[in-house]
Amino acid sequence: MTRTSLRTHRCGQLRREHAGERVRLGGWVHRSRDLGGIVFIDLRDRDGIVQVCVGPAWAPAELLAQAHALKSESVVTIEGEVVARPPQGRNAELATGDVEVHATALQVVGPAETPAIQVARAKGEELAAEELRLKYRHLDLRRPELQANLILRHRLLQRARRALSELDFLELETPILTKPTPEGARDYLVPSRVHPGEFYALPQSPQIYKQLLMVSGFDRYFQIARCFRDEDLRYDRQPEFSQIDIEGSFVTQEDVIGFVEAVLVALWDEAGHKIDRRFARLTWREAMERYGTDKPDLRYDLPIADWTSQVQPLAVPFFQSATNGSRVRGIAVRGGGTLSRKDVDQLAETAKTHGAPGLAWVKRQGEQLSGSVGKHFTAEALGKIGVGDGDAALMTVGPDRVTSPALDKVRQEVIRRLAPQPKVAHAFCWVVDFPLFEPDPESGKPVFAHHPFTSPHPADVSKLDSDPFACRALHYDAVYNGNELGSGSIRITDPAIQRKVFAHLGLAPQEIDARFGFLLTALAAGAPPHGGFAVGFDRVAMLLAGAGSLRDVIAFPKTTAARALFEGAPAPARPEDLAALHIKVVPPHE
RNA sequence: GGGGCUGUAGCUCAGCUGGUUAGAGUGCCGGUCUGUCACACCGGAGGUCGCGGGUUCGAGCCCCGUCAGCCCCGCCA
Repeated sequence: MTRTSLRTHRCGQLRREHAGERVRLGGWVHRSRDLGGIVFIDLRDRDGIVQVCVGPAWAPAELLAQAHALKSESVVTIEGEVVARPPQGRNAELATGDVEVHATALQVVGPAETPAIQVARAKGEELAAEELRLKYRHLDLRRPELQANLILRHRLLQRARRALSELDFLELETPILTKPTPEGARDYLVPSRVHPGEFYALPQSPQIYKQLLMVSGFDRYFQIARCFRDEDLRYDRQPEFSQIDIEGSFVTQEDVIGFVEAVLVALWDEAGHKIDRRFARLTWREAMERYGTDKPDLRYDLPIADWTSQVQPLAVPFFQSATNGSRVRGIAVRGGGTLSRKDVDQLAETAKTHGAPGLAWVKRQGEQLSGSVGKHFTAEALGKIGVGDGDAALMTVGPDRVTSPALDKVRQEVIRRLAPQPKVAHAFCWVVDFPLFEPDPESGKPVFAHHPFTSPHPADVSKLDSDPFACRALHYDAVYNGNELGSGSIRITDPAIQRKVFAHLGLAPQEIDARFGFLLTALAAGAPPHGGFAVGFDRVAMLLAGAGSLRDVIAFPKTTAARALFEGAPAPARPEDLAALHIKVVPPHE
């Protein structure tokens, strides 16, 4: 299978059963050990490393001289015999460690200059700085770890395609040069040469196109879709990324959830994890109440509880602000007695940086109570809130919009510090019944929490104008170990409701027609009920590869400033190119 | 847009309270070596202390600015 005109095997394929065979190999000089009269070369390719040995018993003098002069990372082809190593000479750390190749010919087909960063690393040796790894990406990608990540990524892609094809989904492609979208993320714009002053946008997602495909009757669509968003980046956010984009017709939320579960189970299986198909289910409201976040990590208990009524009689000054709209909420930490004073101070700092007024805490050791509010508590009061011997209570006060995110972060930090045994290794869940609107951070006015094609919950349509914050959306997220894997919704198919939603966004009627006329026309042309989902594929690959950032599962990623360090993008355009595009650059001013 | 951390030899790092000639490991170059697998041993070269300005008798170290990378907040329908 891997045989070519220039080689018979990959280096990493050779095993005991190949002993006695004459082989030709091609690979990179990972490392070499020159003992004078005999030279050992670790030859590497994508399958692994094999030891090539150049010794006087089988290699002529000029071959030894050649081996002596080899530079690391050069590409060589060799010819020789696979030989079983003597028992004491085996290397248990190499998959090929039972054999070595006695080379009788060697050719440097791709000489390498001394590499800027090392590919072969000794145990415990640090990686080069990420800046250099990105600059010399062709070298960094030679590292077995990154090769393994990208190979896994390939397998996951193939598996997703197979799983969806088996569910009768069609892989259909949609344009990369599209139309700017209002709201949402900033678009990447592409100027039109033939239409001066006009621009395409790169898609933030193929959302509208996949809906049009449903209107056209394709019934089940998927695509491994490249998406582009011009926003600030994080370790898990790249400006261009891939989604497993899915849409189906004549479906309810339950159908879509079924499709996505099938895909996720297949992907985890591909990575060697057998997971249970019945994912937990919780409403957005439950998630916020118990975990303070819409992407809870259900590997651990440690729920957030409302202790307002239990704590009120204790007259704790810190909780005095627990009045209208505010609640005292906290976490009973089993075994929290082992948290040091420093731990607790840092947890309080975490709470503060996420908006809470601070963190009140009590530790219980037998009848002994300690902590910032320890003197106000009794063992009995602690018992009521589930804090036993050796436990601790961490709590804060305020409106939910303050306490939820703060306690979410505190909970995560407690988990990190105490490192409790997880209940399960893979905790999937569905978060459903998201609100349709969320308050605008500045004005407090209701703004759409999702994209404007998300259908309101049928039971809540009557409250659209009277009580918008009580309206639920037919929107659902898939969550895994505290990570959002993706989200989806049932779409609006009634053009009148769709128009109303656009109007809610503040779009004037003529603007609606200019921007979304094609969608509204399509919805009025006979639209089946439809809905779908998008899985953040890069993030899935990162989690399954155990990688620390998206950059380690993308061959050519951007930096957090959206630069490509290897080829140097973006870069100034030539004046004649700008002229052809009818563009004039105005330098930024202070 | 805001905050934090980092930037010293090709690479990874040390460099004390501001004080003589800026060090180590590794890589690289040369040499010895026939069973190594992070080979070993001997010798050598290698520095715009990110960049610019300032304070000081004197700055790798202090101050201001700036660039780059990473992390966080905002942002990401």
